[in-house]
Amino acid sequence: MVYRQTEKVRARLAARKAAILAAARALAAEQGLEAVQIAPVADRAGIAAGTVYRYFPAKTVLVEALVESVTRGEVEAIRAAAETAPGPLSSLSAAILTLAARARRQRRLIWSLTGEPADVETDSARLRFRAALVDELAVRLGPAVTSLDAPLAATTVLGALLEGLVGPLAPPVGAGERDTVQTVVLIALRGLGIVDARARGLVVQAPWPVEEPAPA
Amino acid sequence: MVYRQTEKVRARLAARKAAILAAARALAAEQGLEAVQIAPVADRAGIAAGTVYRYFPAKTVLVEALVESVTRGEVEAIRAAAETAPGPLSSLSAAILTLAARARRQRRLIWSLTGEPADVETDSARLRFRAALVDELAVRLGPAVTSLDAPLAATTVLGALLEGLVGPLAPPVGAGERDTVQTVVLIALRGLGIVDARARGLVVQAPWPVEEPAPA
DNA sequence: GGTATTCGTGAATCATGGCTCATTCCTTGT
DNA sequence: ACAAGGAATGAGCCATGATTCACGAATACC
Repeated sequence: MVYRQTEKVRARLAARKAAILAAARALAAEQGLEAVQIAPVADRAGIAAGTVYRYFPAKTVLVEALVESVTRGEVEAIRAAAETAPGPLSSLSAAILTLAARARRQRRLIWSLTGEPADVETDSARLRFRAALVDELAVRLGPAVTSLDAPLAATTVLGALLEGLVGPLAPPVGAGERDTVQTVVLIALRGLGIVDARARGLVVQAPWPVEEPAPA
Repeated sequence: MVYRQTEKVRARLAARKAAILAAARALAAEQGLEAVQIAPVADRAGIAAGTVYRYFPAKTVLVEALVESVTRGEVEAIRAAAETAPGPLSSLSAAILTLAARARRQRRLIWSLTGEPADVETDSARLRFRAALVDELAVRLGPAVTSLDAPLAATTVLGALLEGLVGPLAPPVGAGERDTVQTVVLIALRGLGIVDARARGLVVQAPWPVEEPAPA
């Protein structure tokens, strides 16, 4: 063998792969999953369309990678928030509030991965995303709320958050942002039987910043 | 002019148009909006593909008609249930319960019109469907719950119902059906601040049948 | 410099699915 | 029975967007 990948090349390839993924993410965040097409992605990453296929064997795989990357980010954020909290109730509140605030902040992206029209190929990846979020919620729900079926309740809450905050009928982002998030989270928590979370200081005074910036 | 449409022909044409719509609806209910394609619809209606275009100028229009038909049915059902109820609270409960039970019963169809992947062309029709449902809920929400922003709360509740009952993560239809609906509705009502609806007889003892059959 | 190997390219190919239209079949009214 | 349309047909046309591939450019090692 006369040719072996050197470190420099390996780094360049990795960077390019990351660039492709970043381009896909940017397009999804700006114009939805629909806009994640090979040509635009390649264009945005500064390469030719065919080159994309040297890094991802099919568009499906690219989208899956994108979804997984977002999933990882959100799940980690939820975990971090929940683990910081002192007890089961505040842990659950933290998880919900974190998800709500982050989803709101990445509205378009999250919507493109959950509610927006998309082709069937990418649907299983999207389903996994939702399932991952439900799982994270359900894990905190179990100890905190024993009177409800945790997976069902978690699914219901996820729907409430997504539709109320990132769906097309959710209020536009802008003034009163904090109130919007607060209202939806309040409905979710009350729905779970956590009454008057606000007065108990579980929500407003939480140490987990509501205005946390979106991840890279 | 030697030819003028006779009543018999007019009736046949109307029947055929209805057949096309029914075929589209059946396909959507069985396999989702994705499966509503000209060829299969025509096939199912027992006509040629080209014939569909004598009744609907474009596929978009066909889908819009389908969505509107479903919308009308659901909205009417909600209205009827809400109007039968004695007061604001029970009216709201009735609206939510009716929507929940019917959505559950037409699970695939409702999901195909709200959550499932679809092409962008048909998206505005789907959005109108959701908006119509939110409107119906918001109308009952206003008088019943003054402490919340009605549209936002209605949107949130719709999300909870859809995700908890008809989404891909909702429990499969089967045994415990009543419990599933009950749980999700309970979460929704509690979220709105209607505490312990069950004990107040607003839900279980309501005169609006939970097991109402799906419309034609 | 020479050569084996990998990388990048983008025009061409393919698949899908909506839509058109020349043709054929039916209705109508005389 | 027949002429004048309307209705139905379905084989192709067309647009979109993913995927391929033959070729030239880079890279690694001698």
